[in-house]
Amino acid sequence: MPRWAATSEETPVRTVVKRPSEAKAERWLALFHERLRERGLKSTGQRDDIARVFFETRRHISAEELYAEVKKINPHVGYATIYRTLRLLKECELLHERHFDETQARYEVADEPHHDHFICERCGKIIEFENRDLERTQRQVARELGATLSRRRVELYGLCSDCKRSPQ
Amino acid sequence: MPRWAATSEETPVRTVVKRPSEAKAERWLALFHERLRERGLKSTGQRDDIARVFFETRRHISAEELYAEVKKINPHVGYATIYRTLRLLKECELLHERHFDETQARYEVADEPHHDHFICERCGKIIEFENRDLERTQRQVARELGATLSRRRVELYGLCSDCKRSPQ
DNA sequence: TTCCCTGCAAAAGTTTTGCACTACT
DNA sequence: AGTAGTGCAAAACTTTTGCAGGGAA
Repeated sequence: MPRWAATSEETPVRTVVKRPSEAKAERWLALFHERLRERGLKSTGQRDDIARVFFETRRHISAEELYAEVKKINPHVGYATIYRTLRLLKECELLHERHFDETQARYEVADEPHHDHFICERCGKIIEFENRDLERTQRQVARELGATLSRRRVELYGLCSDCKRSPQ
Repeated sequence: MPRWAATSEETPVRTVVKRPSEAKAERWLALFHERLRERGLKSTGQRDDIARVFFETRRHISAEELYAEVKKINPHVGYATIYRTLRLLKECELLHERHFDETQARYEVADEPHHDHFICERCGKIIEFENRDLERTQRQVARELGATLSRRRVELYGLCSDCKRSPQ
């Protein structure tokens, strides 16, 4: 058996589950202000409210959910502003838009580094993970296709460990 | 240099570009009839027209595009029937629904084996490919997460080889 | 003061549904 | 004949846009 083939037992765990970043909302907000200024755009109360809720959220939020959350702290805000601010955050490269299996989009903080998603089909939980092997293989695929890779998306669907354990 | 590191030159190409399957539309249609019969549902002219166009299509078609194509051979058909038939084909496991970067869904024949997609950001071309390494790594990730994998989705975005070559 | 931004409402785009009628089996 | 399927139109749902008024720089 060649030496490299023995690695399946020695290989350390390569999949790192991403923890939601703690209490950095204010830093992201500052970054948002900076990007707005660079573009000659304005900071406003509504944009701050929306962006703060978005940055504080620990999950992949939909526009509808974001609207509901923002309404709690600023009942005056409209849907249009939610969507316009989401688009703005995307243009400022602070937000990623995702289309999992649904019609509606979900949004997450454009936190580096790149990561992928595992979506539990029973409880709906979304686990973010990083795996270098996966990324390396993807680059290899692009190379073999003669293509240039600019971004990639991996979504795994199945039963998470909690749902596997619990009966039914 | 350790021996395993030399594999980058020896490794055979692992990425196989999937060719659209030729002239199997009638076989798929027969399969559709069979699944309908099993479920006590009816075969109709509209369902056949829609399914035939869908099975003959070599690309990832949207409901809108499918509607336009079907209209050409059967101008009487309605949007509702398009969507109802798409849902039916999905329930019969003959169709996969995809949400690439858009709001609207695209549909493809549920052809085995599993394959993934490269989407060219300039010309919009969608290349289907298979890569065993990628699949193996994905199963490994699920194992490390303690999860059961039921399905997976990989989408790579970038410039295809044609667009890389052509100027502008 | 100058634009940019906001809310509202309406529109646009995608998908689903109610209902009376049609047509498979 | 009985039941599932169809077309149309309307509704539902998500996202975008026009416009008149409001507010940040």
